[in-house]
Amino acid sequence: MPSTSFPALSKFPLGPPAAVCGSGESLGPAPPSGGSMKSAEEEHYSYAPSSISSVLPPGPAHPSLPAPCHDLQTSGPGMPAPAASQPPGYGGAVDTGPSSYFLSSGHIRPNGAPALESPRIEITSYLGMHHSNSQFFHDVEVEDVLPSSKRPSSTATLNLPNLEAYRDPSCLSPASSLSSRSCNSEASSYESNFSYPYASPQTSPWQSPCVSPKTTDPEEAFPRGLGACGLLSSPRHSPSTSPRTSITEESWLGARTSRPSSPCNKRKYGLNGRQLSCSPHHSPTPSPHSSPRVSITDDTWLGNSTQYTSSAIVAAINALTTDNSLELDGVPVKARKTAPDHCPSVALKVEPAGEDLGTTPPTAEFLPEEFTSFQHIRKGAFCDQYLSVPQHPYQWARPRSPTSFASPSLPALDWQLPSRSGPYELRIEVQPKPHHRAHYETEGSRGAVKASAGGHPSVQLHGYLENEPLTLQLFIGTADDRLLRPHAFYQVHRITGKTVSTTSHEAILSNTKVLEIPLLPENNMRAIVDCAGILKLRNSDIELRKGETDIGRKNTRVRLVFRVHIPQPNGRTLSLQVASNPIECSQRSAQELPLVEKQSAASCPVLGGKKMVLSGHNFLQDSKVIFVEKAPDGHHIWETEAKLDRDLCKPNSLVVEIPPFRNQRITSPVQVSFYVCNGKRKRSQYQHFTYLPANAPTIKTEPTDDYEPALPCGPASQGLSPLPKSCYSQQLAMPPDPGSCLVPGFPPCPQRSTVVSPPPSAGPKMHDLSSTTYSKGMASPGHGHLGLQRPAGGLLAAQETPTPAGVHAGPPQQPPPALLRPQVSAQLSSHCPLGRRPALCPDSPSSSPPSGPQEPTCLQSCSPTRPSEMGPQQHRLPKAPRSESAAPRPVPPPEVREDSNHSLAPIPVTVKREPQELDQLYLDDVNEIIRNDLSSTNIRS
DNA sequence: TCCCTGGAACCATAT
DNA sequence: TAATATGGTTCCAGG
Repeated sequence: MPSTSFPALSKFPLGPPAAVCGSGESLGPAPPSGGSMKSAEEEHYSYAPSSISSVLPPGPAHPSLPAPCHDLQTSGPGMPAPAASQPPGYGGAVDTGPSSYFLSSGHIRPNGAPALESPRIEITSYLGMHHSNSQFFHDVEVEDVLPSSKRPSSTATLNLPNLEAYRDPSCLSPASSLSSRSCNSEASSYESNFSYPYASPQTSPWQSPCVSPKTTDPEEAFPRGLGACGLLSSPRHSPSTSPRTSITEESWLGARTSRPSSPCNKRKYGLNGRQLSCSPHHSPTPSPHSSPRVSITDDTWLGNSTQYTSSAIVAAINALTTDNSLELDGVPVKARKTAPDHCPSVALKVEPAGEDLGTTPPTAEFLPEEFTSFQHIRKGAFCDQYLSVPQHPYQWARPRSPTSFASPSLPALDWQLPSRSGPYELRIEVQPKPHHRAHYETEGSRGAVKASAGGHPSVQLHGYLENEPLTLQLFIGTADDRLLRPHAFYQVHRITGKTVSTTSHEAILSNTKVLEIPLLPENNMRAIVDCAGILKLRNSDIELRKGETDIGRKNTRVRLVFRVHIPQPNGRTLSLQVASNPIECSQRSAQELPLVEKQSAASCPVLGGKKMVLSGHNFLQDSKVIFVEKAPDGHHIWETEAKLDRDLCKPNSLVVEIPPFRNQRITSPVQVSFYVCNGKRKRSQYQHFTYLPANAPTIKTEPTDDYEPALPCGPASQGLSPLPKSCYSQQLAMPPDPGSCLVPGFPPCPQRSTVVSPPPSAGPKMHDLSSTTYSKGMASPGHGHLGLQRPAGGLLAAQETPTPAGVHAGPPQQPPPALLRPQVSAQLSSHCPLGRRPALCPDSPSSSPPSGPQEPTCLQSCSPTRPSEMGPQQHRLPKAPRSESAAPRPVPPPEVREDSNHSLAPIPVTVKREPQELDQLYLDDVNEIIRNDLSSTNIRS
């Protein structure tokens, strides 16, 4: 029990927590009692995913990441890598079925049901990464992209699994309704029909078996839209139009009325209380087909990720997405209408003021040939094939802004980009408030997102010395542990009015509304974002979209994602991206869920006893602070309630006594998590915390029960993204199956194999990244992390500074960049498992200086040596169990830890695991065991 | 009058 | 299966 307080040892530097990741996610409500171990199942509830997300570690992007990124994207664990690139084994695995993929038994029960049921938000992994294309992020070469020859061809050849209409009545997924669909919604949704052609892999046979507890539909597993999911794919209105469409033109175009004055906007109920639906087509009844969406619980998430579709599909998708053309698909019909004949990936909205309307093709900004090809591609290749949208009365204006973000060559919104590269750094100078109630279409605007200290968020591009103004793009991104991508249920909403000083302009990219704000040299390339509100789309509408795999319920956390595209002398465009700290957009959540913004300590010796002050919101007199240690798979290995100094508890602060760690003999920092609990289901996101060895590191660890994951990176770490790196790395490092995947990179094991990350050595430069590398998914021996295949690109950038995004709490200290930067780390991050976005760009510390300290969490975990980590699936990957227990593996050369804290001293510890230990863990899942082993392995390292 | 906000009712879904 | 808890969405009212 925590009760015992030991004198805190100060001898150990409190540096940033070791890289552990884990934390995460959804843990079940912690029992008050301390120190007990629980099974994952017990816990839970967590809304986890969401929470998870929040925390992405902000890491500054690492320039070098590139290569890995690609891999990630393409092949991330759940993600299918492009066919070509995938290693044989990998592909095979994939094909086989998701199930086999990453999810280890743990996630899916024999019967196919998810191992754990929890109310958590299930988020499916998404393909964002499809872009196998080279351009990962920045340095996109326009030329390369543009050439129509290429695209078209690819397009033509690709048979998208699901380009079919978004809504196929027959395909309505029951699942979709699960989350929040109301009758009405259904009706409306159905009628509205989001039918855009969606190129989603959904249909693919590979869909993951993972099913959310409630839904078993295979379909669900779909990765979110291809490209960025067509989030908004707007519902197509059925002939019989439903009274209201969730996504109205207004909303998309900005023309929306504040409140639905007309009855049409409101839901109507029939006698039975259901909304009357006019549409003849849709029957409210779920189609036999399972819904495309697979719910991914925290638990399942990993597994889900696995479920990726075939590489071929992916490749196809990538091609498409890259082009952006597909993106339109997701756009709500209305939105699409607005786009006149084109299928531009980017639709610009006409400025109210009479900006130049769109008659003008977006060409201006492109080179003639580019534009031409662009158009060619779009119209010819994609649009024509898939979209047949009536012209919309609205005209689209072409972007005024200098930059040609509209360029087709720009990276898709779901691509992970670094926040800095070379001399440039895109940074969020002022973070948004952690809470911002989003408004529904049926409501009036709720104003622009504000900063905690008043005012509004601000973003600045550093290092840009040119005189040319640029355009800052802003869209609403996810805040879960997975890779950053456009949020399916939220859209940025342009705020105008007297109080808004910043001019902005709306565009639609990949079905995602993007606010474009000028970055002017005269303002030091700084923009105050006082023109961005957040629009909530009805869950039912979005979930019904074909291909949409995310669920809206409890998926109420978002991040503001900023991007800037900087033209380079060589003709290329450097794209940088930074995401804000998570923002809770639900009224209820904002009012009820405890939120930890800061924590006075990030680490403490295992003896505990130290006082830690938590500041945040919604703390109650009876709030509890639960410390949790998670296994890589997310299971709780240890859980204990910390003592609170009730007298000092205030709504905005809590004083807790750090409980002693369960294992006083750890030889290396162990990362754990804690959260504030106000009751069942009312828990804060996980915050990272690191226990430091009480003594000098011992050489040998006890084989015993102690599960000492030095790096507990639970997959879960959802919330804590910060650590991800380490986690991944860890996980990655270990082959899922010794037997199967011994060789990093190629192993039969789908998961890991795929991923190999490029050598760390890879230059930091993004440009350098070659897509090929990714595609291959080869891991460099050295670092091979595996990669997370996931595209998440975030990787790249993010990695640099891991900060627990979500966790604002992190100690202010930022990890020394240097430490983080190490190639390894970068790579690792890049590798981060798909699902988890940990490392991704998210809030890179840099991005959010103000916000807070971010902890350099991952440091330790990322051991360079571990190179081969993979992580495709993040946590889930069944790591190869290198069962160390059975036979102690050869100890890798002592690795040097990156931990900030630790001086890079090699740690020669060999951990030997007893098989017995396993018993203690969840034996039911072999994979889990493996994971454990992995963690232990990490320890060794 | 419109935009923002805060609060809360209503209801479907989850436990 | 019923009851209750949760959470999403819609409405109302005030500044």
